[in-house]
Amino acid sequence: MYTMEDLNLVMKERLKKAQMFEEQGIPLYPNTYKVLHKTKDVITGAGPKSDEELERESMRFVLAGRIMAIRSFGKSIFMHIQDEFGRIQIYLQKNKLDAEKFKLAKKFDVGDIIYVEGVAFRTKTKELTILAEDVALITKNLRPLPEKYHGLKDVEIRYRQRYLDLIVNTHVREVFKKRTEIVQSVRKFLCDRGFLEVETPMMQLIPGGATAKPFKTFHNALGIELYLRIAPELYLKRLLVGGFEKVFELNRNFRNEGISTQHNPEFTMLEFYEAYATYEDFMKLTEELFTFLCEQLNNGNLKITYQGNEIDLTPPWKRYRFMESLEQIGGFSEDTLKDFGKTAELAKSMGIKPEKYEGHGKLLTKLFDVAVEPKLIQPTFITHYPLEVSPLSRRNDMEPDFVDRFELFIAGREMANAFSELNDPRDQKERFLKQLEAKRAGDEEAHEMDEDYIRALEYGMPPAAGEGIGIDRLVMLFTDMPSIRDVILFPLLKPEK
RNA sequence: GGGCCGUUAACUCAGUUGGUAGAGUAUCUGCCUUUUAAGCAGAGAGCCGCUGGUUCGAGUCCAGCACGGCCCA
Repeated sequence: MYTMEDLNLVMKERLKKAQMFEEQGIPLYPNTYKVLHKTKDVITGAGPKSDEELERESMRFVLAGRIMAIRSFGKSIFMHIQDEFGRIQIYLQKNKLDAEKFKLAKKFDVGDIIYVEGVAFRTKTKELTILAEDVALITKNLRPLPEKYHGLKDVEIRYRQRYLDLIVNTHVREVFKKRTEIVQSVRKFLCDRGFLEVETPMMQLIPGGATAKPFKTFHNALGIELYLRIAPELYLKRLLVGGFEKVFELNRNFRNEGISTQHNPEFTMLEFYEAYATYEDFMKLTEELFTFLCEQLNNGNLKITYQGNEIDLTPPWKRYRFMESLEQIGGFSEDTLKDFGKTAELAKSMGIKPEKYEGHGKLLTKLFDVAVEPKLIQPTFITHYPLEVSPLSRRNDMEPDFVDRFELFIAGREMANAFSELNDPRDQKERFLKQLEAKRAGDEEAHEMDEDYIRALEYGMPPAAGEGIGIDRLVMLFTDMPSIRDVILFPLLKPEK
């Protein structure tokens, strides 16, 4: 229980009040009140009516909500209560309420959840209000809410105690509702096109499908180490082998890496795969997906604002080959880029120190990250990535050092990664072996060998395209939020103490 | 991992060259039947993030640590 000593004054008062209520037989946490309406019912139902109509019709509402403000007089009280959908003013008049109920209502605190039954009317200042005829305590608040005017600003508390953030900062609720709408729209888009939603293992023996450090866990009964997945990719492609031709998975991935405004250790990823399609088909599909999202979320308006930049999502989007982008956007000379030695010199001059295990392709992507990616504000596809950094992509038929792959950038951030899938088991095995070499040379993020995946490819995987889209970043884009923590309900933080 | 910034009442924030800790909101006690950042009068409320150091004296200066934010790797 609570030791009175370590509580602030307000909490002591509330506990005292709670005790007093209980002594009077007033339950603090009853669950017997039937709530028939929401604040939005009042607003849509009574809002359009004239003052005279409201008086004539006396529309009754039965509501519940959290008290967000109290303005109390001797014989009348105004309150604002808030439910999931909004706020409404309540007016309690001494001569309109049972004497005991009015006395009780006088003792309500900001933060309490209450039950109100009454009739809609408009006050002198024309605010739609419920004149209470019955009122009751539903849940007693013991901890004071943040100040009503400035609200809760402390970001640490906002993230640690998201429930408080959601109570006080209503725009935060809107962000997370929009997140849900985005996820549902993405699902609808894919389902409408015949993609089958599937669930593959989050706990994997071999963490594959991406280059990243995994989280390790342990299964007691089997006595084996398992990894939280860094990507579902290899399992989804096993399903292509199995005969499913269009599949997708939209769920959590886990990467054991740093935390930043762009990275949370667990994040939500969409991956989808289509047999007999190519990465070029998927560029078109991706443009269609974003157009669809704008229809669903933005009234079809293809222009959105992100952190002060206007972004025009009208297709077709710009396309550059990877090497082309380094020359035209990065401003590097072809001569330098084609030569490993010169590329390494250039990288060093830019403060990038090449690792022993990093080849030409890897260095080029590091240059890209610094000199090209931040400049890709408008939606841009970058195609034909170096083979070295694409261990699961199909080799380009004309240029065997490059792959049939694209990444999509918007607002200077990678939004999607897609490629025609490598389905030649011999080539795949060779690529895995290359990755093992890099691993031995010290690359902790190199891809693991997955023998069963090779075995699956040996049965024959149809040619296919696959794509991954980071949902958190997508939500950031559509909600104009600068940090990934603003679109994840409970972002990972260090323990408080 | 590095740099910069922040941490003072429940919340939002002040705090002067180092000299007894401040405001508004919230809380409590009065008054008040159409208020809305209600109002008026009064009262209470602090591990100044933590640990050390300098000093007669530290919220303030110095060092270390913790947590958070932004930027960089």
